[in-house]
Amino acid sequence: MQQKKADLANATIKDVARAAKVSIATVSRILNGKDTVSPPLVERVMAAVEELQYHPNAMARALKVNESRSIGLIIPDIENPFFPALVRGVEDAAQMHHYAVILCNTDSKPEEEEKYIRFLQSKRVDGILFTGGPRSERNVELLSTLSIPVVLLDRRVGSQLSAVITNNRLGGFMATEHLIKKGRRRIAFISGPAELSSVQERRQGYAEALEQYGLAPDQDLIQAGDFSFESGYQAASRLVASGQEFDGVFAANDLMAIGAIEYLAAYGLRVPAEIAVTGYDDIRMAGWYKPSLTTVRQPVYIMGQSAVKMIIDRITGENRQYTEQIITPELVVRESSGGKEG
Amino acid sequence: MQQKKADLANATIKDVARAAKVSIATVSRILNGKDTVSPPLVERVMAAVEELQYHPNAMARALKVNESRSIGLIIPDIENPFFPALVRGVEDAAQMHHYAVILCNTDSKPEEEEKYIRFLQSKRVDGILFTGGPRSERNVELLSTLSIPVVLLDRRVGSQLSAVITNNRLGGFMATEHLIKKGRRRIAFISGPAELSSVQERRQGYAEALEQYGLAPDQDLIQAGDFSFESGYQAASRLVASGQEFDGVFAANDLMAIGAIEYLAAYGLRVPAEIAVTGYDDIRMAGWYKPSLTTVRQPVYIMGQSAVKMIIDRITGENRQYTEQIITPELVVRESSGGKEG
DNA sequence: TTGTACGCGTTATCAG
DNA sequence: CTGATAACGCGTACAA
Repeated sequence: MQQKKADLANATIKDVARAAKVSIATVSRILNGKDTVSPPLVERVMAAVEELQYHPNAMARALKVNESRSIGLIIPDIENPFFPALVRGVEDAAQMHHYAVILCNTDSKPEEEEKYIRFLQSKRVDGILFTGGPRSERNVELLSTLSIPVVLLDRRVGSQLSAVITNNRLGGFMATEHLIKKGRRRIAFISGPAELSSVQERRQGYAEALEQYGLAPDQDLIQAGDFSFESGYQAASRLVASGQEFDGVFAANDLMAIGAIEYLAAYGLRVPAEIAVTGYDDIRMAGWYKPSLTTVRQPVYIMGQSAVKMIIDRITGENRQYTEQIITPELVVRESSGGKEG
Repeated sequence: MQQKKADLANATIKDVARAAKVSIATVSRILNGKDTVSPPLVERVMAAVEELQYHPNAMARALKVNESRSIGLIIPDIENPFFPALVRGVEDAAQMHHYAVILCNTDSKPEEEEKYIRFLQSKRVDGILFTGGPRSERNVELLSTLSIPVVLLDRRVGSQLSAVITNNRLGGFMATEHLIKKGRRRIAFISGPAELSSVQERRQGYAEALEQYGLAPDQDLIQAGDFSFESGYQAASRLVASGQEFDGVFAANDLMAIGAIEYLAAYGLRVPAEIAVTGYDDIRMAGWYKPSLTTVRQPVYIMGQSAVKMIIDRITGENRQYTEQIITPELVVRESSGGKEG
């Protein structure tokens, strides 16, 4: 009853060795292509592997060579339309290098972030890709104390951790400048969580554009949101309720832009005729929404890919230094800013 | 140089034992709360754990107890808006039980599916959640030969594998019946990949509704799509080009419904005035699209959760039998079918 | 070229 | 209640 466990359980290297009448060292060598082995033995071993449906136990290998061939991917929420493409970029690149990716959703809660970091540490992942929420400084610090490669995604946080980000200042500038060139003079900004570097930089670009074109900044035209559809809707309602005149809105992401447009439409203001709107991200829905959304496209899939390349370079030791990759965003002009008809 | 590796590398149970001046067995017992240990020892050990920032090596544990505490999640594409909520449901439930989820995107390619199955097998995941593409029978067979728990998601495939699905026949019936009740008589069906059980069942529900209300089925009103926006657009164009009269369209998913509406609008046909449209899934965009989409909601998040519960029951041996959980979908009436105004 | 034997970090069995 | 110690499956010096 103890022998011949063949069928159900997974075959081990020992089973293969026995079946091929060689030592386990030989099997290992053949499978890993290390030393050279005589053809006849290779043949016997390969036959046994096939026969027993042998698949090396990655856990055992991981323990031995001290690399799990897996990376952790921590994000706020896969249901946020910004992330699927990012995740896909990460997963594709990881799989190409035979790494598994462990997905973690934190809802931007610091406690969840920390929990996942510990979890991944226990799992001994070879690297962590981290997109933190607005209050993640402590966790970024925590990450930097770990002896494990980390790449920050879409966030720059004061530290010596590598990062893949887009040029948000430029993006904010382009969106605002576009509105100005469309003849808008009173441009509101619907912000995201103010703690995020990406948001700060977009706002900075917004301010720079106003200044460069001689437009007066106005604190009352800036409303905070949290990247959700709802918050965009609310921000627009506050803007309207405040009694401020405005003819343009730059929202820090597409979801809020859509939320804002929904409110404006419900209120009876026509977009873009009366109010021109631009978003940020270029999520898939942006092209299908009515009016289609003028926005700043971030090459999200590529960001995911790059982050993986970067972290694998760190893991394999090909580049141990701090690196920051800055990707350039692109303005996509559609209807919501009056772009297509104007 | 060989001692005191404390700082950089991860501390091991041995380090803790040494620091606390106890045996590793004692450390293990305390950490796992197995036997009872005297308070003073507990204290010393806990102090050492804290001091050394000890986190158990999950790989070693996995090797020993033969459970990796991870499950594989194989889906076609996280960028398809149907999946994020599903994935989120899976991830949340998995994390609650301390399982990691390894995400795999196959683009519905059988080769990719197989590659990932092998990959996960090597990783010795404790279970696999599988949503296959149209040509996945062979891979489902492969899965059933593995000695690892599997739960099929959103697909029923002739086999003895457990599954979590929705009642697609009912969903198809509800969507079609709704159109009929709205006064439509010539209702087209834009199908998904015909090999999928979900698609066959939706089509069956569509046919049953027609029959029950005494409407004649018409092969020419059925067009195949592949669940993509593009294919919905194309299907609508073929429908129009065929010269067939039709006043309603039931699309097998929301993306195709939106694609179809886009074509109809471009062609000059008004939705819902001239043609009423219903989709399927109730993706997030369905509520924001103009016209907002009447559709059949699938409780996707819950499906993901259920699948995890099911597979954990299998893993822990609480339920080794074949189980099929059928979730009931729900009709959501919005503008695209004329529901809101009429 | 091939085989023997040790150790990776755990858990669990068996003595004491 | 506590401590040696044998596995788990694999890779790799070292020996032959």
